Amino acid sequence: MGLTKTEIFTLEQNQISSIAKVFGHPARVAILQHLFKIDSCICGDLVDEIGLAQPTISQHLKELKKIGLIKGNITGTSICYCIDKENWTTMKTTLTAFLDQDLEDSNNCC
Amino acid sequence: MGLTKTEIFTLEQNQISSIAKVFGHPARVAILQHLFKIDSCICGDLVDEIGLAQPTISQHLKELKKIGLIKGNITGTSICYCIDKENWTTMKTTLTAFLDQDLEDSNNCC
DNA sequence: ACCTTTAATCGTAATATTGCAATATAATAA
DNA sequence: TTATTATATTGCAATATTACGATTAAAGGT
Repeated sequence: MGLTKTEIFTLEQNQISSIAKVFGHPARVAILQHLFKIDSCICGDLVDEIGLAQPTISQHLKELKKIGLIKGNITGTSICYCIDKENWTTMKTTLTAFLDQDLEDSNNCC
Repeated sequence: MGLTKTEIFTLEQNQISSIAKVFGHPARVAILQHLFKIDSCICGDLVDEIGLAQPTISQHLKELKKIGLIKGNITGTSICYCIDKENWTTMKTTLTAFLDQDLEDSNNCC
């Protein structure tokens, strides 16, 4: 096994978990925070900023790119990464809807 | 390897990723959604509701319990699970702060 | 006491993730 | 053309996750 049974879940459930999975590693959280902090985008400074090897950072960037949260621009030999604001907003809407479930009345028996 | 280097990240980054990791599986998302939907809590109906074996559901419940998002009450032979509203709110605050980073001005060069 | 029900735990197989060294690729500089 | 610089890819070892059958534990019912 080790394989998630995605087929038995709704599209929404799979979308939420896919997004959350990407946030499920501190390095990726750190990368996103850094990209937000440095207004203009930054490339391999991430390797220095975060204490992981270059291939590891590259791998994390790939996952962030795959889900569409960041995008990269080639500038000379380096690559300039930054947050994809539009997709970030869409993602936030999906995730917030999930997080705000508790707003709908509901009691608690425990 | 396969081991996350938590020590090089901030407490906040590790907290965010820990929460997100729990949401990173559709079964756990489904369980939480169901617990919200069914006002009063529900126990092993989750096994029927979601299409996974009982030990698997039990394992997912354990992770949700570990991070404090749900709690269980023993009622006879069955156990009644429900959302821990207080912890849910705290979690939401942490996660929302991360998701709302884009609100702080910031330009985009890509 | 004995069975039934419900849920947790154990053990294990299959797969995924993390991290990095080594290497490849691509663009610029000399 | 030959370096140099920056990033991606490959290959691999260590560990984690997912899933489930078998078993155990706990509570009630008969």
